[in-house]
Amino acid sequence: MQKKPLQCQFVAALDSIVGKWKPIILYHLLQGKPLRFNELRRLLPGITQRMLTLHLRELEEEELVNRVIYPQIPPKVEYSITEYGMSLSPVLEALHQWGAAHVERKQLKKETNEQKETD
Amino acid sequence: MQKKPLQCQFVAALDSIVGKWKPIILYHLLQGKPLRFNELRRLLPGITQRMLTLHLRELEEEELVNRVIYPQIPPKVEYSITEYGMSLSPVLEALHQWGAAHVERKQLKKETNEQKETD
DNA sequence: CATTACAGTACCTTTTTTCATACCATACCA
DNA sequence: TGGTATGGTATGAAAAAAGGTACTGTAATG
Repeated sequence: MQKKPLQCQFVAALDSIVGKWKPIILYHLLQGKPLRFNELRRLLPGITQRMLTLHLRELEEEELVNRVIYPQIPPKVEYSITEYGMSLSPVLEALHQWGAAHVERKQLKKETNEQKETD
Repeated sequence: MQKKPLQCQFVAALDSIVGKWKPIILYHLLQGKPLRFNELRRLLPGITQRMLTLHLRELEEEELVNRVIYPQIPPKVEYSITEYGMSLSPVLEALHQWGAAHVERKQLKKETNEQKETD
């Protein structure tokens, strides 16, 4: 029992989280407010409809995201974070913070290099 | 100033961390002990030399990992976490913990389903 | 003399992921 | 009557990531 103790946990976690847009989708939904398909699309400039659909389906399958269809015309579909999805909050928060620091660090380094060049 | 506030931070963070093997490599190196190329290889069953080399090079470029060559024969190359790399510790720890819970949850669900089938 | 260990590189193939378009049905608005 | 908004699907192409195999040079081991 308990084989592949380490990497599988990572792999399992990352499979659910990773994808070019998944963390950002989750981050937005973790704000609490359910979002419609096109609302999400506007929040993710550059994403195609196809990619958004695919990623949302995967997140739904992982039970991280709820999908509720309102039988209206024009259609209305709302996506929201599930209770289980909320358990990702600390992970994404940590990631987000580190990302911010990382960007800042890179920026600083770039500026330092530009300084050197003008010397 | 301060455009693309959210997703770029995520993307930047994930670019550094993501890759099929990077988180696991980092996790092992975060244990503190420097590891040789083949030591790492043994810790990552299934990885090819090529993939390990590529990922280590990328991590080195991001300054998350040190690469020290000892001019010996047979060669000895040690990889260790950098100080900057250590700042990833909380992120990976959160990820790792969530991954563990995630795997457990999946396991539980699978068992429940198998129960139903034998009823 | 052949094998193994070390830390890779080179080259090519396969798989996965992403992108770009076009298309669907319906309703509302001008 | 034509355009817009809604939430998608279908299809094929392109790009990115990963994998597979063979090969390098030196030294110690059997």
